[in-house]
Amino acid sequence: MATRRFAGQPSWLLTQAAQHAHRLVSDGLAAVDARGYHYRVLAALADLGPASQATLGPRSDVHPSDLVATVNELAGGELVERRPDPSDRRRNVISITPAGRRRLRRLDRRLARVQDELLAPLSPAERHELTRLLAKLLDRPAGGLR
Amino acid sequence: MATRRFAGQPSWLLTQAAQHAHRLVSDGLAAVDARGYHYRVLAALADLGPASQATLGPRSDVHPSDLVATVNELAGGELVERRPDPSDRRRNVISITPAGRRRLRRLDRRLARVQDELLAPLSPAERHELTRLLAKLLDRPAGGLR
DNA sequence: CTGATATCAGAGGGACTGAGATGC
DNA sequence: CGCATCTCAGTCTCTCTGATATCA
Repeated sequence: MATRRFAGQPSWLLTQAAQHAHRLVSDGLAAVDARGYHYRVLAALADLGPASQATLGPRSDVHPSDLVATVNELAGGELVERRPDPSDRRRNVISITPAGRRRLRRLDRRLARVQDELLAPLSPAERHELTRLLAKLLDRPAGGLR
Repeated sequence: MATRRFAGQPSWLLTQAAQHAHRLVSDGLAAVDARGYHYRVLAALADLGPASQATLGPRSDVHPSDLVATVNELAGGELVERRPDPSDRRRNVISITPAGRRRLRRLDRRLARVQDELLAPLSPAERHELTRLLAKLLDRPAGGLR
């Protein structure tokens, strides 16, 4: 439907594809009452172990400012625990609870189905190639992203 | 920096790449005091010829509701003209002006450089393949996008 | 009456900014 | 003192919803 002047440009295709992906992910998470921030924080905690918010922010790619609210929400559901760090009283130590791990497994399964749905038009080889190309596109020289 | 649990997933790579692309495009357009909506509407008008907003919306992929403001802004700069359609008084006919065409050429050149910058990490063959895969990913069966 | 068109006000989510309080 | 950490309030941009007025 979009006009030929920009319909084929990579930046346009990327934003369209990302919007599609984002819709699938958001809908998938919303169906179990979660949002992207929740998943990313739970996933980062499972990989990192207990961590301060200053560490957790970059790993989950959630802005410190939004991390506060996200951890509040997760803690409200007993999915993570926030307690002060005795060795540095500026810090909180956030850790995932058993319920949080169960939740994460559920979200992981759901998101795996979303990836399949997203990639459905592509063959396995094409899926792999797309992933590789995107990773290469993002592999910025020195300084990195943001 | 993001954790391995989602850093390699296609939906994540797509949203990251799109965010990067969006930044490049927005910055490029902002440098000449334009935004994505402006470009998309000018481009669609150049391809379509004079058109009603109802036609222009889907072609430029700008929501009807936002199209009003966008056309206002473009008309304020004499880049497009909005006049009532004598054959159907519900409609406006929007047409691009000579100044609008000059503006569009400038934006086109700028965006071409942005595509190059975006795709810099990829070889020509890879760029082509990425474009092809993204287009295929978006080529949804019947019903289409949105 | 119905449906289409344009307009307007506002919601919503995601990323970010700036300022503060506290402790190193 | 400078710096790090957490928190809070609010901005910005893009997209979309819902309602209204007008006309075919």
